[in-house]
Amino acid sequence: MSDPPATLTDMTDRWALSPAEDGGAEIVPLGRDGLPAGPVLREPDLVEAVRSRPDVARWVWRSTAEVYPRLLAAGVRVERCYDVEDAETLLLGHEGRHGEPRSAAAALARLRGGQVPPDPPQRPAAPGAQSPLFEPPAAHLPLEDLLAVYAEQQRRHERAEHPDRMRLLTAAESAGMLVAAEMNRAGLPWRADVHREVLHELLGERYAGGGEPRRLAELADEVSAAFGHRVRPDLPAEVIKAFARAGITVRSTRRWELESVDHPAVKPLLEYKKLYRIWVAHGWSWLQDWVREGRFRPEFLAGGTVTGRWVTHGGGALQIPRVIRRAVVADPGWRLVVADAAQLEPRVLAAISRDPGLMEVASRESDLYQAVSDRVFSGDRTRAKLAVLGAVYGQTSGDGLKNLAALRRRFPRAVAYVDDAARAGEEGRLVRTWLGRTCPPPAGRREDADEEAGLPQDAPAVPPASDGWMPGYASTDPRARGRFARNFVVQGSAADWALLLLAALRRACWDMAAELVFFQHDEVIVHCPQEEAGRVVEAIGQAAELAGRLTFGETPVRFPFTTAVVECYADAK
DNA sequence: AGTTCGAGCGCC
DNA sequence: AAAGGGCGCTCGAACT
Repeated sequence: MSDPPATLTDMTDRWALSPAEDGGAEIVPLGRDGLPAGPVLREPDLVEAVRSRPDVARWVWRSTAEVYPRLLAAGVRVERCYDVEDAETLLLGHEGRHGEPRSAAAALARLRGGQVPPDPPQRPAAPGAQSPLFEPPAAHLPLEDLLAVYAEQQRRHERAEHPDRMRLLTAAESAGMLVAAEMNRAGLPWRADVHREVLHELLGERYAGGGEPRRLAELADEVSAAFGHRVRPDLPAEVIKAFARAGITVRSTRRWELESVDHPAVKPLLEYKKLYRIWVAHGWSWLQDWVREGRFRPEFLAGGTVTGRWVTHGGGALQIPRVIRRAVVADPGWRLVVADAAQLEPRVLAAISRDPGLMEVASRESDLYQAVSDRVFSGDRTRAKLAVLGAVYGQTSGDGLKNLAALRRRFPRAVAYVDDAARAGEEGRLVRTWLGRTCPPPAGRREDADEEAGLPQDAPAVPPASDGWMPGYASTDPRARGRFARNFVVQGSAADWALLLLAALRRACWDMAAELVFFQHDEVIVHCPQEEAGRVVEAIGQAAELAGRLTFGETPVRFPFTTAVVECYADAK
């Protein structure tokens, strides 16, 4: 590719922008040092200020969510941006200061020594309603204040453990925010009529009054008949009691536990649970709530999780059941290019650990688990996959441990890499992805939190014995934290790579009609005219290799995609 | 009436 | 075969 590594972070043709309350903006060109290289201009119209400067390579602004939807609504795209508040979040994390307010106003107060304002409360996900595409306006931030925070952030990048990687991380996540805003606007092509067909096939007729559809009612009757009395299959407590009356002890009604139970109610019960799930989470009311004018419009949020994976708000966009994917259909004359990174996590582990054996295996485009099994497990691909995933997820029992030992003999550096991360997590030390995204320290480490909240000091902040079902990073159980940290370095570094992939793919599609419409961790969907599909496929392959080089440096590791050009998402696999 | 929580399961 | 990492979403039950 002609795209040299420097372009993602270089300092040329940068302008800063701060929206004014009247729809205008203050803007100023920046020099290579990041400082103003000219007078501040007061523009009456923010959109026109950007539209009339197509040569600006990067816009520095407080918040992409504040500015970019307005530009897109007016048909204006920008090449790159630098999102100051996103960078603040990443830099605070890297500095081990996760809990501190992340707003530009807070950053400014820290810089000037003023009172640091707390962050506004997170918007509660409005259930059943489309969340607004436009962020509620924050208090106006004068351009000179934005520039002061930006300049300080430049210095903080220099103090990072790997300044070049940290610069790449903030640049890449800003690019991700542009992609997310564009995907939010494009929406995923969705055929409501096909969706209804699928629902009818699976669930049968709907009855008036909003009760269960026919098939669910039948299955509920079968369950009751098998128990010999009325049992509502959607109430776990009732099901557990019914099994107890039949002389069978189950701890829960989870599928994997019921599967080993020998009772005539199990089969219809499991079928009920599967269909019930589709009915409540992706049924007719979902369609009503989330699909408009042939598009499903979830709100993608780049970097919404601790590991850097994206989240979505609305409609459970990252959990669309496979059967429902039949409703994702390209527009007439258009195609979906569905691309899935093959065995991404072990390839990432090879790249970050620099394990010679694993890099050699990952240097081929062919099935990585097969290659591992040929070397370690005499051709048993299933065992190889379990061993690798066990190493990444922190498996603690069962055959996985035996397989892990075999893996360790053959790929010692790779296993040592995740073992080291796990130990660091257990000991409460900071753990970072390859580019420098940093896992929060345990909750107990934030000593100042209680004082700020004014809690009585004699009350224990957290019951130490059991901390319920907290996520791993927040848990006070060292083993849970170890498992989290082990996974964090791999999953998070994969998320680093994915940001660079999206940025490269967006650039490659810049002059096409093709649109990125979906992204799910290691899978991307591009919606494009049929005649562009070949170019898009090519672009994905090149973007993947470029992302690998930019993220991890020169390694032999390849990042192949399995790509399908289809009219319907369900036909991709 | 509204909010929180646990259970369960969808995706990776 | 066994049940680990990250999420979002929905329900009913249990609370304020």
